[in-house]
Amino acid sequence: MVSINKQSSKPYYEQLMFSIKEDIVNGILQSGDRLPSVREMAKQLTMNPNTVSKAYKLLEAQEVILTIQGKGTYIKNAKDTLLKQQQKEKIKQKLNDLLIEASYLSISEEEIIQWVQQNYRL
Amino acid sequence: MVSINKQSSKPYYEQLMFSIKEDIVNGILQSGDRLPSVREMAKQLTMNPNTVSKAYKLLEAQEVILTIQGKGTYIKNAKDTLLKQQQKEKIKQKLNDLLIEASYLSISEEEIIQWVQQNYRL
Amino acid sequence: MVSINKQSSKPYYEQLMFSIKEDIVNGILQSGDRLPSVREMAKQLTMNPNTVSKAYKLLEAQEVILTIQGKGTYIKNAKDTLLKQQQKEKIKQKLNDLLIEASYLSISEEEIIQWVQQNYRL
Amino acid sequence: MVSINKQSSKPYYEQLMFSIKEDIVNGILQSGDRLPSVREMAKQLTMNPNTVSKAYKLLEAQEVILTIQGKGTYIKNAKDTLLKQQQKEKIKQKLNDLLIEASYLSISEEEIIQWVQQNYRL
DNA sequence: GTGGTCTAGACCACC
DNA sequence: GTGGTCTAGACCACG
Repeated sequence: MVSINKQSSKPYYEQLMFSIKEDIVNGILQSGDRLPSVREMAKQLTMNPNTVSKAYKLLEAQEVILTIQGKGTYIKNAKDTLLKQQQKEKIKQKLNDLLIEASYLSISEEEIIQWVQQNYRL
Repeated sequence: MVSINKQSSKPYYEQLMFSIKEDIVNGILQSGDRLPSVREMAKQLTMNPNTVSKAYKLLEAQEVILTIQGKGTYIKNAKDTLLKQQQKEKIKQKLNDLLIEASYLSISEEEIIQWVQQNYRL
Repeated sequence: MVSINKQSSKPYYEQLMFSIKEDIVNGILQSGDRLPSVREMAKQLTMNPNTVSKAYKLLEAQEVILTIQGKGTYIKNAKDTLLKQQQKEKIKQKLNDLLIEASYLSISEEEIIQWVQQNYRL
Repeated sequence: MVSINKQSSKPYYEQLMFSIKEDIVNGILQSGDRLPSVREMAKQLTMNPNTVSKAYKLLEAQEVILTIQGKGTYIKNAKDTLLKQQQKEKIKQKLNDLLIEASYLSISEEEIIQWVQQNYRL
């Protein structure tokens, strides 16, 4: 399911992180599932193993996955840790920035809420 | 009103663009108002004129301001051009990305909508 | 008593070594006691015999256990050999590193000593 | 002041992180001070810029330093954030592991406390 | 086989 | 000049 858009301006490693989170939210990846190895994933996406490794490391720092030396990397339980609380705050800050941009473009509050309702998935 | 946070990890030119848009939304800057010159603005914010110039150029490309050679730069009318439509699409894409992140962190739809209602300003 | 946490990021062989030492300190294992064979231990812990073997070899190098070909492996007397002196030095170096980290985090000397007093077991 | 021991088994990037923290504790580096650029530091220590970059990134994640695109990296205030609280817990866990090792080697509680008192610096 | 560390060198964005 | 991203490829530790 994981895929990368090489035309995008977003860094590969960020796209990969995002894509994995998306799959978790959609239930495609579940707690305990094993991710493809760094090399395997790199092969699938035709990118450098170091870049995949970077994404995996960052996801581990975010407590999204767990990697065990010589064994592989696994999806973690989404427990509500302190770290996650901090990440929530960051999301809210980003949303706030978006709201400013939106109101400059005369996007109404109703339009945004409607958008949220149409695209929110859990 | 325009201000820059030199401690932030966000690039200066982006902060400046954002700050100007914010002032427009809040009515501090209005259509036809004259912005300080590049050099003047750079002096006020103690930053490099090149950086201010970059922000102005990008804002002009976004049709937010208008620069007239030898006269100065002015706030433009916020007409709903095709360009603005494209910018709207970008905002919506960003919002979509945020929603994935949010749902991964178990932030509910209601919580997001509530947040929008509390922080939206026009 | 010996147990391995397969979720831990620490290598299995290290966990096993640590666990055996812990049991010796707590008197669960005593000088002369026979350890399970490599294969038996591997079975109990559902891990690869090579990994158990590695742990045993390293413990033997540290003069913690003694392997007699065809007989089995036994807990050794904890004599204060030159080797143990070297290991002491390593511990002290590690403690020193911890102290730097601790003082960076503003953990007071008193707090550390209190911690040592609460958790030291012999 | 920063230095790396290429003979050590510890990764360079870890040694560098450690060395910088040590300098902060000793007052050699202070809040607001600018660190040598990635390339400059790499040159001084005759190591690869990527390795220095890795150390800087990790220190930034630990909120020890602040790096600004195109400007440089600076020592941060040592505020007592949630993150630091979590780091404290990790330190205490490591200390606990050391205590087990120590007691196996018959290092007495008094000896450890004495060692702490002699080597603690703030 | 797995991931972790390190190097060398390229290209880009920001100031 | 600064740091950020990405590639290619080497060597090591773990299971």
